[in-house]
Order: sequence, then structure tokens, then C-alpha cells
Amino acid sequence: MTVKTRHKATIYDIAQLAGNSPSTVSYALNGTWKQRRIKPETVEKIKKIASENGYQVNLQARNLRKATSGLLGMILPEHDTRFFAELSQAFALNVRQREACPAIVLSGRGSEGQIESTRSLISYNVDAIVIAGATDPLPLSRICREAKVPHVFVDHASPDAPSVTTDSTKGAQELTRAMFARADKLRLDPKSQTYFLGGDAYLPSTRERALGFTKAASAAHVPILDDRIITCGYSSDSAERALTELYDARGALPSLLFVNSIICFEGVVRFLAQLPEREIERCVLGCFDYDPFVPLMRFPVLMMRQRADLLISEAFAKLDSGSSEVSLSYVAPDLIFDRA
Amino acid sequence: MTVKTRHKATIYDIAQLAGNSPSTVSYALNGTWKQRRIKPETVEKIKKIASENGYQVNLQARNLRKATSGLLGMILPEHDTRFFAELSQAFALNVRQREACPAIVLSGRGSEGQIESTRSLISYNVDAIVIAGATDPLPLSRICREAKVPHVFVDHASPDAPSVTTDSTKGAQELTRAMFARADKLRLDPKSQTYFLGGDAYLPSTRERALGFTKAASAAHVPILDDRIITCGYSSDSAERALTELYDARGALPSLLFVNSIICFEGVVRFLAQLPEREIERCVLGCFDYDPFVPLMRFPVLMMRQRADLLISEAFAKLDSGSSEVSLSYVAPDLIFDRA
DNA sequence: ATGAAAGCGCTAACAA
DNA sequence: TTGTTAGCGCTTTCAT
Repeated sequence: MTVKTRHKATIYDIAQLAGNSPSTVSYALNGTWKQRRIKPETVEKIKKIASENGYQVNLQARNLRKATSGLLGMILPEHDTRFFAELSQAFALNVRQREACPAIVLSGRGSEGQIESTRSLISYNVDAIVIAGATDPLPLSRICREAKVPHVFVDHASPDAPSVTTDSTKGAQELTRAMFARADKLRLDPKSQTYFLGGDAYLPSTRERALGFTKAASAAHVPILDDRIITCGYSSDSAERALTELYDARGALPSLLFVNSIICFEGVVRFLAQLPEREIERCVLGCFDYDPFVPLMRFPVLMMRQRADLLISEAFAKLDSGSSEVSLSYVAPDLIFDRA
Repeated sequence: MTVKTRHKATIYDIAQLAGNSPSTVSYALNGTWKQRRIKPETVEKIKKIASENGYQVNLQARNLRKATSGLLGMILPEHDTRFFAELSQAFALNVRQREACPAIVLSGRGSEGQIESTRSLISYNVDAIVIAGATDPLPLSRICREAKVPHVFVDHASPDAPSVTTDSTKGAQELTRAMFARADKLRLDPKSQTYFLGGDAYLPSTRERALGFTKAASAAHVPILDDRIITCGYSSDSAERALTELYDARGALPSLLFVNSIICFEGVVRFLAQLPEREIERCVLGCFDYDPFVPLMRFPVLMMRQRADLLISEAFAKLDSGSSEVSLSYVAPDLIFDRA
């Protein structure tokens, strides 16, 4: 009874084979047959024929008709850090729980690419978009708003759309406090030897972290001068270079070093690898980011791990609320430090 | 001239506004107007009106009509390792170069989820599917074949479909050889103290790596008994446990330890962290996987880095060739070792 | 309990 | 140089 066609089977093919009308096949196959009072035997017959012919519903057609897509879109700069990978992992998990299909676009760090990707997702009629790490949020939210597509920003917030972000200021404050406590314990004097390394000065997340860092330092009676905050970008090379310069200028490591991202931390570790251990021991290291191998290195590092899972579930909660009003939620990161 | 509607603008709306027919608008907006000899002024006018009204083409409709989707699908178990993240990164890059839209589905490690995800992608009419790390390839390739969807397996090959995979056997051989060379240099005796740790015995990739390991060991006149190959799974906890047991039983580390994955290596490092350095120095460590922080730890580790970029570009080359015949390509991994 | 038919937004053959 | 129209595969109202 199996029919051979060059194209994929449609409900018309199945209808032909079953001796029923296309609408009956449609009802039988999409589960709405109960309210149409289709005879169970008919349904059984149709289902059998459908599966024998490898029928798969064409969601493009269904969703065009129903004016949805069943797609949930995510815009992400890259996958080059654990954090972004965790974000997309959490996103995919939530989407699957909703029986939708994730469309994750890695759009690069450029604003242009992110705009293009957003447009592209909208053209696919995605039901909603989660935008993570937006370089320039405003044009993105404008485009989504014009297209009436529900959207939420994660990690980098937008001033004119629902957003969820890590509480960077408080997190940085907590991390810095913990670093000072450790400096105390090691009897190091952090006065005027306390540095912040990495990130871009014009990015909100960097500014917030620097703010939290400065606050906590002030509270510990360590004023932070401008030259203590070295925003050398997000590459490991530039971080390594910046730390090298700092070391050469001072003739020693700072007693307290707050590193702004895991990528920068790679550069820091590369530099430290050349130094004798007793020098590294005289420096309290903190990183506002996480990688499972860092706690296993030869020197202790205090880390702040962002909660990708909570960020995403909060983002979905916002989408579910149906409100597109501006709002900003904070998620606290976790302090990770397992050495005495 | 902007019109207010509750729904998204369509070519009919634009046609109305422009005083042209929908087909003219269609041609003007999708770039095929040159061969239709539409007047450039008309095109300009239409484009202007379209952008004023925030028109975005509905790709669902376009692709339904054209019987494509412009979507390229990828099935991936998880994002929990650099390798998988790099795979999806490379995939997304290639897809964007082709001006298509990536639909990346993280389907979990279970075969069921992978089958479901494949079905789902097919229902979206994806133009092709790249399947990475398939737990059970056969049902997946059957489903794709029945639906006539071009597909390619990456990392875990399928015996009945085009596949690209890391040359695990040769890679493991090379890694093992390098480890023996290092043992030689350190004047360690690897005889009967050479172990393989991690992975699942029933997975082809683990088997191939174990094979390469065994071959290289034999070549160095070190026969590998069955109990030297400890396939404890892919979790860091089980690897830590297995190594603990081994250590307790022997009273020392093996002189040569080949670790099968980065996740297992986390467990290994957790165990090593408790040991004095001079013990670790008496053990040559190798890992068939890569993480940027590992080369920066206190002890040297030889690593094999899989080439996600090459795997993916080779996969696309297969898709481009248009052939759906069974074929298996190998990509050599890179040996990473930067210490003396 | 089921069939006929309109229409989702677009493309492309056919007309003019 | 442009307009008209059929149809991609599906859902759903209306009819029977």
C-alpha cells in the first residue's frame, strides 16, 4: 500500500490512500479529531497509512496558516566561553520543555551582524526572541517592537525592553570584598596595589563591575584611582600584554587583581606561568567568570559564576508574562572559592 | 503615508500603498526585478514604502512556495564541552556564509531525544542536517533518508550515511607515542604501568582511541592488558573515583595515563590536586581533548585537540557534493604540547 | 461523522 | 514594463 513519490507525502496523498478527505486526515493527524467526532477506526487507519508512508507534517505550511512558527529564536554573540555555551544550553532546554524548536543564531560581536540576525529570525516568524550579549541593544529592540515580536534581553540589558542581567555591581562588590578578606588573612597590604583588568569601558557590564569593585575597595578604605582600572578589551593577548606592562612598571604583581572575564584570565595565567610561585602567592586573584579548570590550578582564584540557568528561566518568565514593558531583573552570581 | 495595521505588513499592503500589483512588489523586494525589467523608479518607490512600513518578508510563505526553508539544521547532544561549542560555532559560521539560518538543536545524549529532534527539523523543511555526536546513528539516517533530507554525520559516524570524523585511532596513536617519548626522556619505565581512562566501551570513538593507544603501546613493546583500559564513562566524578581506586590499589600513580575526554580529565585533576608534586612528576599525562586552561596548570599535559572547524567544513563539502552515498572522511587532530 | 473550500503570504508562469 | 492568477501544505469554517 506504500506509494512511491518523488516528493514528501502530504495530507492529500494520505487522503487519497485512505479514501478520506484531506480535512479528515488533517484532524486525524494533528490530534484535534476528538472534538470533530471522527470515528476512532478512521483515525487509526489514517495514522497507519501516514506512518507507512513516512508522512511528516510540514510545519511551514501549518504555521503559515496558524500565523505562528513554533520557533523560538536566540541571538548570541559567540560560543567561545562557557558562559555563552551555558546560556544556549539553558535556552535549548527551556525551548524543548515547551515543545518548540530553538533557532540559535551566533551573530558575532558586531552590531551589524546582530541586527541582521534579528531581522532574519523575524522573517521566520519566530514566536519570541531572547537576545544575549547584545553589543548595541537599542536598534534590536526597535526592530522587534516594530515587528511586534516578544523579546527579552539577557546579560546585556536594553534600556527600552524587558531585560534580565547578572547583578554585576553587587557581584563585583562581593567578589572584591572576598578578595580583601583574603588579602587580610594573608597579611597583604592592598593599599594602592589593587587593580581591575579587562573589559571595555563603554560596555555597561564592565562599568557595573568596575563600580562594584570601586565601592567595595572604598569600603575597605582603598581609594581606586582611574589608572587602577585597566579596560584592555576582551582578548587574552591584550590582557597578557597589559599585565606584563603593569608588572614591568611596578617591578612586582599587584597585591590584588580583579580580572573581568575568563578570556582575559587566560592571558593573566599565561603571564603568571613564568613567575615563581612565591610571587604569585603574594597576589590575591579574582575573576568575574568561571571555568572548571581554574579552581584546579596551582594557585587559588576567587571566581564569580554567572547563573546562566536562572538568567534564562527568568527571561522565559518575562516572555510568559506577556508584558513588553521595560523592566530589569537582576540575578545574583555565585561566589566560587573552595580553598582555605 | 505609513499605514497602521494590527498585523505585519504583507506585499499586498505595500502593493495597495504603492498602487502596484503584489507581483511587482514581490519582484521589487526580492531582488529578481532586473530580469523582469521593472522600472528602477518603481523599485525605488516600492522599497521606500516597504521600509517606511517596517515590511519584512515572511520566509515561511516564501519557502513554502519555493519548497525550501533556508534553514540548515544541526543536532548536537549538549554544549557542555569546548569541542561541542566549537562545532556549533563553526557550523553557525558556515551557515551564515551561505546566507542561510542555523537551527541548532541540543537534543541531549539520549537516542530518543535525538530522533525526536531530527523529526522536528525535518518538519521545518530544513535544507540539510548536520548530526554531531549521535548516540545511535542508524535510526537518524533512516529518518533523514526517508524524508529525502541531505544529511551528514560529524564526530560519531554512521555506517550508512556520509560521515566525517576525527581520526581517533591515529590521533590516539600519535598522542600515545608522544607520551612514551616523554616517559623515555624522564627515564620512567612505562612497562605495565600504562593506563587508559574514560569513555564507554561500546562507543566507536572510545574503541578507536583505545585501539590507537594499544597499537602505539605495543610498538613500544608495552603490551596492554584488558584491565589497563578503564572505560568508566564520561563523567568527571566517575573518572575521579576510578583513578582513586587505581591509586589505592597500586599505591602510586601509573607512569603513563591516557585520559579519554576533557570531562574525565576534570576528575583526574581533582584527584591529582591532593597529591604532592613530585608524585605527579612521575606520571606522564595525556588527554584526548582540549581546554585552554589545561596547558597552564602546574604539571605538563599532552593534549589532542580535535579540529571542529575542519570537521564542519568537510561536512559542508559533502553536502555540497550532493552525493548521499556512504562515505567516511577522517580529520587529523592536533597535538598540543608546549613544554619542554 | 465527514467533505468542500477559502485562505495564510509568497513566487512564477502566463497574459497583456 | 506590469497585472492576474494558481498553488505551496496546512487549518478551519461552513455545509451536509
